[in-house]
Amino acid sequence: MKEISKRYNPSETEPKWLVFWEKEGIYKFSPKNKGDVFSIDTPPPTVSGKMHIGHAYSYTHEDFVARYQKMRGKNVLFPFGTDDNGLPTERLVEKLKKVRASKMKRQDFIDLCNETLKEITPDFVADWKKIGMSCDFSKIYSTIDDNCRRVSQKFFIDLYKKQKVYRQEAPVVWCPHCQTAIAQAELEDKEAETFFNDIVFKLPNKKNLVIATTRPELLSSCVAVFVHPGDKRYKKLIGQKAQVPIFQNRVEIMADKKVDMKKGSGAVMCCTFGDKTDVEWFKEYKLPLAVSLDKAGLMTEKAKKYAGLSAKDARSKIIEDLKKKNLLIGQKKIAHTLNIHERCKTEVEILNSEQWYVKVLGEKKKLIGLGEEIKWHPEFMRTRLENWIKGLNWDWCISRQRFFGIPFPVWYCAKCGEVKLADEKDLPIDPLSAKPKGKCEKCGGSKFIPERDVMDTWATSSLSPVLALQLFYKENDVEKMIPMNLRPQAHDIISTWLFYTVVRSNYHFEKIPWSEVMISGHVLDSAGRKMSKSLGNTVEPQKIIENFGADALRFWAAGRTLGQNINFSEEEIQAGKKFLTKLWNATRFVMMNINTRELNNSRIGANYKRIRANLYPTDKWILAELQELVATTTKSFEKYDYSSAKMAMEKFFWIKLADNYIEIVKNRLYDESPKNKKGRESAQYTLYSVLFTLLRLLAPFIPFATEEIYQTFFKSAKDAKSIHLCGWPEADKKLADKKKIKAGKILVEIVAAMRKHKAERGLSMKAELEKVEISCDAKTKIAIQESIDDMKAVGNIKEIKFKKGNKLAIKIS
RNA sequence: GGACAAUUAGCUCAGUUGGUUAGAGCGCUACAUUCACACUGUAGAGGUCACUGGUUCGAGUCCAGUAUUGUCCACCA
Repeated sequence: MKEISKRYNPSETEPKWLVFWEKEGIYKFSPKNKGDVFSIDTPPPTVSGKMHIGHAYSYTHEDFVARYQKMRGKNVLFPFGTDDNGLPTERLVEKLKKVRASKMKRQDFIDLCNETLKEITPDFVADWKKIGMSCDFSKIYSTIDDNCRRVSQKFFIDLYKKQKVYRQEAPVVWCPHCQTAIAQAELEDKEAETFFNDIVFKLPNKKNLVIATTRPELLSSCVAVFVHPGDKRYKKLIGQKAQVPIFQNRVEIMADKKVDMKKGSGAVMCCTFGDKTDVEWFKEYKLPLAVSLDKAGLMTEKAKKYAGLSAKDARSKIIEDLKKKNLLIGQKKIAHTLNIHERCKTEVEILNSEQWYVKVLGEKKKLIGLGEEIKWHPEFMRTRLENWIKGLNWDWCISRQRFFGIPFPVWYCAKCGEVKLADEKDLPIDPLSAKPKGKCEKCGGSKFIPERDVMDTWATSSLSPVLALQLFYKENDVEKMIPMNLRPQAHDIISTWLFYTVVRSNYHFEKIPWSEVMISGHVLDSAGRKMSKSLGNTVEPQKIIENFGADALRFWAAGRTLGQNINFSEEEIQAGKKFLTKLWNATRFVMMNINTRELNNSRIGANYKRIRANLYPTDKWILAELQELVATTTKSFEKYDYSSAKMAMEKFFWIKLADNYIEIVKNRLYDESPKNKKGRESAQYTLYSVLFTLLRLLAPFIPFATEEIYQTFFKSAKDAKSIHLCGWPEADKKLADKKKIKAGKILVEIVAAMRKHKAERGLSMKAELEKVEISCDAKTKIAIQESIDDMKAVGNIKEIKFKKGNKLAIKIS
């Protein structure tokens, strides 16, 4: 026989119920299950070895919604997948296996990536199970698996056929460290100090033209000098040629309004390419291309004697040489912001290269409109998407000069360069090992060159609705299921994952991908700073679960309104654990008094006959409060406002139920005399049904503890096999009673007054009171007189007297 | 420079459409108690709701402006 512990022990119960849920298939999804489908486009986490606290925060929010909808009777599609291709995975494998992809054979590296993923993915996914995610883990997608490769390639071909994707040689943002093109969304800012150098260009009349630049190493790719058309200093020079120092070539002086007259000397060199403005001028004025940096960030032959140097070394060397020739006439220290690659923190360059792009610039208006069709939680997050779209400068570059990713299903005709697409039947394919069928459709050539580039990881994860739906639906049925109901995610990837998914859905299906989105905030440290390894302020959710349990972690995560960041606080998690213990003990107490059986009976409440008794007025009060709780929490959940649902439940349970109602009816529960039979039965029925209702309301937040309590105390052979299959409580209109709630309030006020009286005098709470005099109006008197016996009992009061009065007043002697 | 958000008790935060005395948790102080729970109970101290104006019978809540903080974007010659 098992003793029922005074403490709730999560480390014992949580693993037990994880196994149970999986074995019983509690969260299994099938399109044939009962209920309307509620589909969630779960974010596939990037495989990184371990789940971090930010994941735990954001994913539990999704799980609250999924569990709530399931209890409401919806057929919840809550899939799971991992994002494990592209640069992030390459970098992880390089780190774990201490290799450099660029120094290995392509296929060897790809094999190593696949092997490593096989090793680490199971443990990684286990972390998601441990926090209590109610996903159907029986089918999981991985963005590098065969089906995802096939889907990704298929939809690439769809884009190509719809002329929404194109290949072009053009300036593109380039990471010299990763040696690949990257997208605008992958940039980060970095503050840096540098010098503004005043450099002399000679004019034909031997006079000096001073230009100011932070990047003298790009002198060799200077193709023009620009001045403002209204700048009186330079007006006469427009159209003339200036001589580039050191390299001696002559470039035209041109006028453009983009030049800031006040900045530097008011004359600026245009290098192909130093920055975005250079690119714009290059295009607008059809300037020549002069490449002085290569793909690894080293100077090219164009830089003559500086060739082979890194950009940084070339800069100092050129400055030195300019000084010697007296062509550097000033240096000013300035702070400015550089763009760096978010994955490796390297300063990016702009290079001319051939890349695949998805068209977005021409679709801005349409995309903003789609953003408006989606319902956002919280509303203000929509503005972030809108601002991002408005500020876009480049089409979406999806090709990466990397190895571990999904290949483009494309060859090029060796003769004419025409694109040759793979046959849809043959997908997934790798053009490096497969051969295309047939001849070039343009020139009839039969020799083809395979595309070596792979797609960016977002090019696949932006298809997540399709990838998720395909786990459970036939390919032809997928489109019918779009829009999905909900996309939950954190706010940092609105400009990537959210945006790209909208782009793809627009092109492939001409509709929004989901009808609603729910955006979570971030976890900061206890001082409100970002968590980072370098600050040493990170928190491991695995340790929190070990020490406090997943339920306590989830309860903490429910405590902040949607979209807000949360500061990590161990005290708050502790508070969650206290709540579980309190809930456990309250149930233990109730069950002890419901059934005369010994407490070592492991299913004590299961024998309780659930017959509605004739309810006492005090009992009607707490039941009325409960109906209100059901109504408000339901409303909150419908708005994804789980934090106010949590607060309402906490307040109800701790203050109304435990501190007041239970204390008030204790005496009725203890008294087993025949005279009290009805009073006892009424209290028993009330407590049983209040707790069972509350348990179901709490189940989305604390799925383990509620399951343990349900299985230990409530479940009989006839009942559902899990609390999570018990359904969401409905508010009972017959029990909702505003008058009783008002009376209850006064009841609590009277109890508080008595407690205060005793506390002030240092008396025991059990101390006897001679007389309590209540002044109130006639209506109030009727309302509270009903509960007079309960009142007397809880306060140990000999006599209660009523007096007429307009305002409620309590006199104690 | 632009957009968005935040500013309420010592700390972390709630506060629905304007409506009596602004709430909770943690922390603090005093007391109680082994009768579900010390991971407890009761009581107490603690607030000019960032600031300045305005609308209103009435503003933490609505409007305008200011300040501070955070996030994203722009700037990068």
